[in-house]
Amino acid sequence: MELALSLGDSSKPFTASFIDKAPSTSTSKAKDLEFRVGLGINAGEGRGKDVIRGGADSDAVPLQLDLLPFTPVPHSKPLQQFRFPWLAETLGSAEPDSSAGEHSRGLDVNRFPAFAEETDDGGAHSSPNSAVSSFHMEFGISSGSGGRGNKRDLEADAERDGSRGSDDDENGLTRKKLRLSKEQSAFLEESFKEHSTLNPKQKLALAKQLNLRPRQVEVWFQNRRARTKLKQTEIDCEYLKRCCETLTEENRRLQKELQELRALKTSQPFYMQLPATTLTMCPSCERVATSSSSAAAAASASSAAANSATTLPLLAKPRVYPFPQAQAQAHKAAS
DNA sequence: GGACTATATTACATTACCTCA
DNA sequence: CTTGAGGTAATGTAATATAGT
Repeated sequence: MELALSLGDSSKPFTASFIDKAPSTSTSKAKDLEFRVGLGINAGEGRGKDVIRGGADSDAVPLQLDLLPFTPVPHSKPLQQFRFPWLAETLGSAEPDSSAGEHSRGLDVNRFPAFAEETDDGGAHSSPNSAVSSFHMEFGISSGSGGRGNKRDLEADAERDGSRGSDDDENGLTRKKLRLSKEQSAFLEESFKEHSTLNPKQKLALAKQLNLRPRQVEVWFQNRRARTKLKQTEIDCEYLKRCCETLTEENRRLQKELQELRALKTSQPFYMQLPATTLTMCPSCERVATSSSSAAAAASASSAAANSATTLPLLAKPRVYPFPQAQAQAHKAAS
């Protein structure tokens, strides 16, 4: 069961819910960004893909979105100055210019300009940055000629075009591997602890906060969920392995005990025909207790007989080995 | 109300890149 | 300098849910 904090109506398309609401929220973030949105919507066609397609249709007003870039962040911006966007919005303490800034490994390619969030809904933009202008131009071409108005396709195009447009990748043939900075990873990690999935608004806010593309945030959460699941699987596997070893050992011990009892039966038939009432089981601890009448005989019996007291409970009541995950889920559901 | 379509989201498998020993 | 392993960002695809017609 996942609890998610939602500040917007996630059921509505992002282009309508977020952009329309952004100015009305009157947060400093929205004002500082100063983005202007123009949506071209064909009459009678309300679907997102038609809107996103923008300049493809000659009679439609191209989607236009201008957003001033973020104010550069000082190199040594500490992590603690990051704010969870969805929390900051409600508190009004958002740092609109918060970003990862320079990365510990000095990979500027990670720094996607402030328009990043607009690529999520296929918006075009302009920026003095080289990567930005490159992206802008190529995006116009691809969205106009591709015929794929799909939001995800456009986003993917934007990703690829954005990579190609980076200064570090001039041939455009290689896939750029962007290493997230420690600060970005830590912030994403903290965010993941809050909730392992993001609604579109949270994703956009996080992307803006960390100066990443929304797609990057989305991918990071996908991979993070996969890692979590993999780790849990490993834990469960290890637990099962231990259970298996325990049961194997117990089985071996019981087999040995059975052999000894059989041997005892053949050597001392009279002793083994003692009435069953000489053995009693404690209802609370489920241990076998020997009665006074059989105490002397039990003392002379092999040590295997004593072991039976501890192994009987297993036979009487099968053990259940729930996964730690199942326990955690049960505990979570109960709480 | 059911069928169909479009879109969005997610899990999952895989690839590609980067770092380091 | 080369190489292989491990980590992880990114990609592709199928399944599923939801909304609109």
